[in-house]
Amino acid sequence: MEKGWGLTLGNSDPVSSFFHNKTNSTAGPVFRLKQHPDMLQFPVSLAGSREDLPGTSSSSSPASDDNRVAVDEVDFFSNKKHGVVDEKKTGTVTVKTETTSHGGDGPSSDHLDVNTGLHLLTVDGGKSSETEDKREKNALAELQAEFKRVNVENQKLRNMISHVSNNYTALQMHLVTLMQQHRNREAKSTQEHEIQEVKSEVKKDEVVVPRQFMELVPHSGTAETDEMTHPSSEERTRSGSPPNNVEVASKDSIKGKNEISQFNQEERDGKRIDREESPESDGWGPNKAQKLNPAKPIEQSTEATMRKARVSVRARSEAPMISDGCQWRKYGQKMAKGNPCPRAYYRCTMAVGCPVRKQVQRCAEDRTILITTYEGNHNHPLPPAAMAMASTTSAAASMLLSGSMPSADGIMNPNLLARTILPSSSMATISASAPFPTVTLDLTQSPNPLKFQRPPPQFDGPFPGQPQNLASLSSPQLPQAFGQPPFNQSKFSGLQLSKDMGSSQLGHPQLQQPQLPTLADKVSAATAAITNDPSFTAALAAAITSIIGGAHPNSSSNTSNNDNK
DNA sequence: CGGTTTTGACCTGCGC
DNA sequence: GCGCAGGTCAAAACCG
Repeated sequence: MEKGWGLTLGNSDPVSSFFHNKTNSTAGPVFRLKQHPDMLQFPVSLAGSREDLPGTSSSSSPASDDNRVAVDEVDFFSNKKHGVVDEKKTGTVTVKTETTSHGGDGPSSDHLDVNTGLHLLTVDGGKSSETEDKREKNALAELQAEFKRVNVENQKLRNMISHVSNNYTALQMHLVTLMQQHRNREAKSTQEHEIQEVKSEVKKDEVVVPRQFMELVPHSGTAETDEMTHPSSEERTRSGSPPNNVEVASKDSIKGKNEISQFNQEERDGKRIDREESPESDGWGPNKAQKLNPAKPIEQSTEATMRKARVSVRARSEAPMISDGCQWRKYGQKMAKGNPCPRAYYRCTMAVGCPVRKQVQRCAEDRTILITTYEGNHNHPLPPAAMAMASTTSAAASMLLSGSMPSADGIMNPNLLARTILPSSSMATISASAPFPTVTLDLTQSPNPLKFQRPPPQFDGPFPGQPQNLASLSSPQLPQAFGQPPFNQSKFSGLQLSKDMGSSQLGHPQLQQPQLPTLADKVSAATAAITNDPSFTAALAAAITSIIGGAHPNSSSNTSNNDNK
């Protein structure tokens, strides 16, 4: 899991590259690091580094030092004798010790560096090449350990950030929705009834919406609202706002949070969930998983909830099934009424308990159109190829869950959704009439790749400025957050192929060919473009700030969850 | 031999 | 309560 994240995350790259440099040319880079400890100084990293780094923490840590040293140098052991003492001291102090050691033992002095390397080496750096080398090596070992720590911390932070971003997005959507509904309600009520009645209705509506929202953002500390919203349990289930599920999708990483937050929802869901859950430990997992894994009610319920949100992708493809970078196992086929083409049911087999399922069916009207419907979030890392699609799908689902539900009646701001999900010309529509809230992405219309760069400023809602933020946030977050572990990604198998690739990819279900600009690629481009959106950056910064501040209960919960993992 | 696909039966929800 | 449709299960067949 973590690996996946690392890859996904932007940080990882710089880190890795940085690391490589060190290894290649030990001396130069290493010293730099020491000189500029700030680079690594995230609060997190510091804490982590100390814990892990034997030298820094304990004066008597010869053993720990040995471990590190082992990587490159045998000599260290002998040398370290002295070093131990120095290590206790801070970087500045160490410098002094080093000099002393030089006088006494000569070569041995170098070893002390293990700890000192972090801060002091810079001072002494120039004196002896041998010492420097050793120091560098030690420093490398330390840096590596630190990097690991930092990476772990980064992952945690990212998870938190993603979660916060999702919550933020959901909130914005809800706000917009509420505003709209509010207006609509007032207008209607005015016409139909007296002013008083109208007011009461408005209140009701408000209550309902927030509730959904709350569900969506259970962790976000919106609990207060939650209480208020509870009144109508029926609407929740009905409207199918199992909200977050999709967002949570990023589940893998975020799983814990979702589980907790969604726990309540699950209880509401009722029969269907029970049925699935009771037999299955993981809920949606394949039979094997079900049998093997004893039930964890929370997780199950969460997944079940998640299932409800669906993302349907319409794409032209000659192939029987679109490859989306995931592995699927067909578990059923059924003739659907009104469609001569059978509907196939697939489960994700990339992970044992992966709850993601998809349905594949050809459009009765136009059999060249392949309709792929994704349900649930992946609980495992996805291949890069699948990420783009997954993130897009997740965004669509999150939008659906967070914003569309309130107006269960019909389509809500399709334009917004379309822009959010696919900045390209693709059509995105929401269907609340279906048993489960469903977002349909119509990729049968040739998208304009060029349009990806940025969604137009226009917005249907009351707040012209915000929607974009939402849009920008929604898609990017998912990819980051989920890197994989989270869950969501799976949703999109279908997008990619459309015309060009369809048949060719069949043979290689998992691999997506970078050669042709597939929809997935386009989606990726769109995601990248969105990420660049200043509003998104600002939101992200705010989220990070809040997280670092440690204010949010949510963040804390997230962190804890991550830690557990 | 293990994994996947096929396919009929079963279960559930919904509308009448 | 009944029938229909959607969705899932699971044994058998198939494939590499």
